[in-house]
Amino acid sequence: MISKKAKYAIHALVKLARDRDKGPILISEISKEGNIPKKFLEAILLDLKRAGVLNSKKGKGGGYYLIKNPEDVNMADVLRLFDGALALLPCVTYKYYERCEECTDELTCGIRRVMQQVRDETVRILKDATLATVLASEGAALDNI
Amino acid sequence: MISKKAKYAIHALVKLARDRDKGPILISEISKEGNIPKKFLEAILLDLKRAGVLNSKKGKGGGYYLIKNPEDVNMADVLRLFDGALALLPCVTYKYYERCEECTDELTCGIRRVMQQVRDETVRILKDATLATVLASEGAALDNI
DNA sequence: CTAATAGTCTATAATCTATATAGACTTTAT
DNA sequence: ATAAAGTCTATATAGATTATAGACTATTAG
Repeated sequence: MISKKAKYAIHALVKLARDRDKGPILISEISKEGNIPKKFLEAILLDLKRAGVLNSKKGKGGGYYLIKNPEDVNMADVLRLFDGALALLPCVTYKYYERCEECTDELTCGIRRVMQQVRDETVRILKDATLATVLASEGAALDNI
Repeated sequence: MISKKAKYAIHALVKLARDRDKGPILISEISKEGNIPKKFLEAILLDLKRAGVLNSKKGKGGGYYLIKNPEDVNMADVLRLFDGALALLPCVTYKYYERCEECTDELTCGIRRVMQQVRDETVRILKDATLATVLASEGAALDNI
């Protein structure tokens, strides 16, 4: 399971991508629309700003807005930003690598091999899932109702 | 990331599968070999016994042993037993389903669609990974050294 | 220039869960 | 009978997640 932080972040990003021609969006609007605790959301949006995904404007008429292209923001990066590694085991991660104490020989470890497959597929799918593709798939789904 | 509990469980199971013609294996042996805290391991093995994967024998010459065929014990089931759902979001799980507060319409939610793909692939790979296939892949890896 | 708006920062509270341990108890083989 | 080995109940601990409060800063409009 991903953290609520990551989930809130994704929902906020999708909204900001959807409304990106409406100028800055208020934290409170995102918070209300998504039932996301406002103060918690503030911290999340700040993280996304520091990561260079969003920018903000203070004062009246202010709010948050996307500064990356929706095609360039993918779920893998967002999840990594908030939850760290995507892999199921520390010995299969790239940036968060840690040897497993229980493992005698990493090279032959069959468990590792399986978890590596899972990671590879997960990363592939999440890299492909950008704000643009997510929005597009929502549009496509609406057409089928 | 999976919990240590689940990781310990998998390592213990792989060992028990590997040594399944050697009669009951001591908790302490599994614990030492895998650097797994003994008392913690006890609880894990009990869970696996209750789940019908292992059985145990008390007294001298006792220990734990596999009672399922190695082909019939897969990683998906083991992970579910210890960590619950495999999916990244509660709205994409089968047994642990919970609606997401942030989501306006689950049917069109693009985030959900992506997470469902990840879940499907994850489950597919983990279902295919049984104690038998894991052991076989270790053997194959050893041959290549 | 000032009042209202809206994001920023620091600190901390409240839960929750994962991990680990202790010790008394029960069963079994010899 | 005794030693070996798993079983059970309770609890400690630590760390992470989730959430909140309140003072501070920047911006806009009039």
